[in-house]
Amino acid sequence: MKFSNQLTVWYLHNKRDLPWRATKNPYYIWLSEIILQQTRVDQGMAYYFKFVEQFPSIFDLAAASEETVLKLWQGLGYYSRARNLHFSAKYVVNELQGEFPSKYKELLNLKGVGDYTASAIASICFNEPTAVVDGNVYRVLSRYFGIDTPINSSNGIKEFKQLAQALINTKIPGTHNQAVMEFGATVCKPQNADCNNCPLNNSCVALSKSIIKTLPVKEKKLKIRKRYFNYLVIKTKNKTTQLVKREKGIWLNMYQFPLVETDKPINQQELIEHSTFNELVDFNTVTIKLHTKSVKPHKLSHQHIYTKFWIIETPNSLKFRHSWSDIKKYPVPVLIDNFLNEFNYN
DNA sequence: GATTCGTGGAT
DNA sequence: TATCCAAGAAT
Repeated sequence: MKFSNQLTVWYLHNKRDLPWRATKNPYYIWLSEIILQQTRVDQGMAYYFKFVEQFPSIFDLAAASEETVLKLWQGLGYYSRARNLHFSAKYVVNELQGEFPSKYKELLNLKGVGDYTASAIASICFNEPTAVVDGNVYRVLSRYFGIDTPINSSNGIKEFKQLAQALINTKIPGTHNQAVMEFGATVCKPQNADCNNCPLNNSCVALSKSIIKTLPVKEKKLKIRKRYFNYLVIKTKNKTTQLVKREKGIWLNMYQFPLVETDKPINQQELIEHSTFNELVDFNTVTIKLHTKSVKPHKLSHQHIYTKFWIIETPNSLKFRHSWSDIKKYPVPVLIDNFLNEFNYN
């Protein structure tokens, strides 16, 4: 209880003034928690405001199209969050009469809500004593108690959840949970932990052993896949182009130009021999220009995508019906959006 | 249980 | 430049 009390006192004096801390409305807490999954407060803040403004209630969110939701989510990444958010909004409205689930176990039934998010909503909104375990909690607990169990091992996940649950203040679980996370985010940081100003620096195991920098322990390194994209940017006299919806993998249900993907970089000759190219246009009647001067990888967490944008002018206007002036209405990945911002169609 | 889902800031 | 990794979840 000492651990919780000290952090809670610290929290009440040092917490940041964040918009979602002014409410206990489960819809808003849910929204903020989804936005903040694997995302820094600084990055997610603008999106929280956008969503609250455009969808003031869960009914508004449920009534929107997935495309609208994805468009608003554009740029934030991990787009399954947006698709699941929208799906779950419809579920709550249509199956639960708009009444948001109020128990940890029920919250887990929502797509996109796992152990962390269910615990956060249940504790903050409904005072249920379920401990959150996010990246901050792993770090704080591993250091304070000197635990070197890998946080991404199945044993580590169990061990830290159990410990966090044992530490929770059942009177004020929501405040307790947020206190540990806020402390991890602003004091017990990944790098340059501010141990001099730490309210727990007289009882921290890792500090006493000078092993702060070795904790938490994480096993395995992720492998980066290299991919080579060639986007076919159709240009016509009627200022139209062609967009296609992605149907699997990354950026699911978002839009892009017709894609030729290869396992290594290709030149124009290799491009026009590709079936995707020939199904789209007749190479005898088009002019092709390589827009991309130097190919820099678009770096994702698990892949580096090397992309060439090919500008293809065709006399055939009828086949391509996406007006260029409407192109900003479609949800697109940052890779495409960056191109749209630098490319002059005229 | 390992992999795959984005993007951008910090170092 | 390379690496880490952020209020994780689904497959």
